[in-house]
Formats: sequence, C-alpha cells, structure tokens
Amino acid sequence: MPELPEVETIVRGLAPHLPGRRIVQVRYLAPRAALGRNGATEAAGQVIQRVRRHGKHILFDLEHGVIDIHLRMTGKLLLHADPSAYARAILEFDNGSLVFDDVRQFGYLIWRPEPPVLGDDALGIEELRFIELLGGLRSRIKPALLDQDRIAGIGNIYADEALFRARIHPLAAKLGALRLKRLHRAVQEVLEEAIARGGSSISDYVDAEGRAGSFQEAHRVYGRVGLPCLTCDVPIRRIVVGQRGTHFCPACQKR
DNA sequence: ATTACTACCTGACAGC
DNA sequence: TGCTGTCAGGTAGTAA
Repeated sequence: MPELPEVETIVRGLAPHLPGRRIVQVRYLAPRAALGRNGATEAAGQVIQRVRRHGKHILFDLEHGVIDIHLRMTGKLLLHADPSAYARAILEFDNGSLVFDDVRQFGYLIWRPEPPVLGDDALGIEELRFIELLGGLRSRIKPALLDQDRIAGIGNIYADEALFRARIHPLAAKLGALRLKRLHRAVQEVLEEAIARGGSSISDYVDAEGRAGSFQEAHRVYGRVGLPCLTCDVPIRRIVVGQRGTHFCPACQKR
C-alpha cells in the first residue's frame, strides 16, 4: 500500500513525537513481523535519535543500530491507537507506544546493526543521476522504475502517474535523455504533489494519526480504467506489466 | 540481463 | 446466502 509519499507522510507525523524517547520493549504479536529474527533484545533500552525515510523504509536511528520498518501492502504505524485485531508488533516507550498494524502480514519491523542498502531515494534525486540510473538499460521502463535497488520509493501508483505525466508508454525501453528528463520532472512533481496532499488512500492507508490522504482524487490514470483521459478523452487502458496492473492512456503515451 | 511464475496473507467485490 | 474467481500502494526466490 504505502509508497514514498505515504511513508513520507507517516514519518513527518512521527518525527515530532519519537526522537528522544526510550524504547522499553518491542513486543511482537505475530512472528512474521520479526522476519524470522528478533531485534527486541538489541532495541530495548535504547533512545531513538532520529526518524527518517529511505525509499519505502521507515528508519529509527538508535544509539546502536536501527529499527527498519517496511509496511509492504497493508502496514500501518499508529501513534494514538489501541492495538487492533491485526496488530503485529508494539513499540513500548516509557510513556506511550507505537502500534504496527498489518492485515496481510507482509510487512516487518526489525532491528538491524546497519540501515538496509537501497537505491538512491526517488525524492530529490538529481536529474543527471536519474538519467545515469535509467539510461542504457534494455528493460521496459515501468519495471525499472519499480526496482528499489535502482531508485527507491516509487511504487505502482506513482510509476503509472509519472509515466502518464511524462507521456511515456509503460512498455517503452531504451529511453533517451530527452524522455528521461521529462520522466525525472514528472516523478518529482507527482511525489511532491502527493506528499502535499498526505498521500493516496485507496483502501487501507492512513498516517500515524490515523488520517487518510487525498491524492487519490488527483490520480490521472491509476484506477481509472475505461474512464476518459483527462487530456484527450480517450479511455484509459489497463494492461499487466511485470505482473502489476498498469494504467495508461493509449493516445497520450505512445510506444 | 531480463522476464515469468509462485509465494507470502487477508479482505473486498463482482458474478453466478 | 453462499461460493468462486480476481484484484490489491510489495518484494523474494527460482526458473527459463
């Protein structure tokens, strides 16, 4: 569910509350949330130094190591909530707690000695770097945009929305500098606008205070199959690319 | 290097 | 009311 704008919104909501607080205990309510390891021992007793985001990962820098949270499809991080039936882990502080909720159980909350290694963050990436990372590859552009080892943070919604804004077909390959520049611009714009509107809430996503975002109202192709393109009125199409539902305008986004 | 398929889970929704 | 199939903001592993 959450992509970069949603994770950024969550992190902005946590930032005023968590730094300086001591973790008394990490309580796992579902084993999957610990990803087969257990950082509870290492994290306990430590003070959170900083809350930040890299790609779709939420990172709490501790005095020693880091807490790495990935929400995958349905994860939530809630500041002022009682644990629901889907609570998977609870970070307990000296006063208060943070609940990690996850219906589908794909997400995780773990301690690591070092932050995870990911591609460059998509938000604010330099144009030249963007072109360097996506130029000269033979694969189709959409799966490349989703590759978190290349550029981190873009997911299915924002890949489709950015490609539409850049007027690039999701199956296009070997993009030249001109189209990559347009795509870089489109990625920055769509991410910034989505953050400004608190992210997209399709079914599950809410921020750390439990509030939904509103950027779904501004989607131009995602979830608009069969509806007229906002630019040219041609119906939006849905195809499958790399096993992901992919939405685009067949007239505005030529092969 | 690139792509496809399967798997991990639960829930919502459409169609019969 | 079921039941069945499809789909979902993600990613890993394995095979062609």
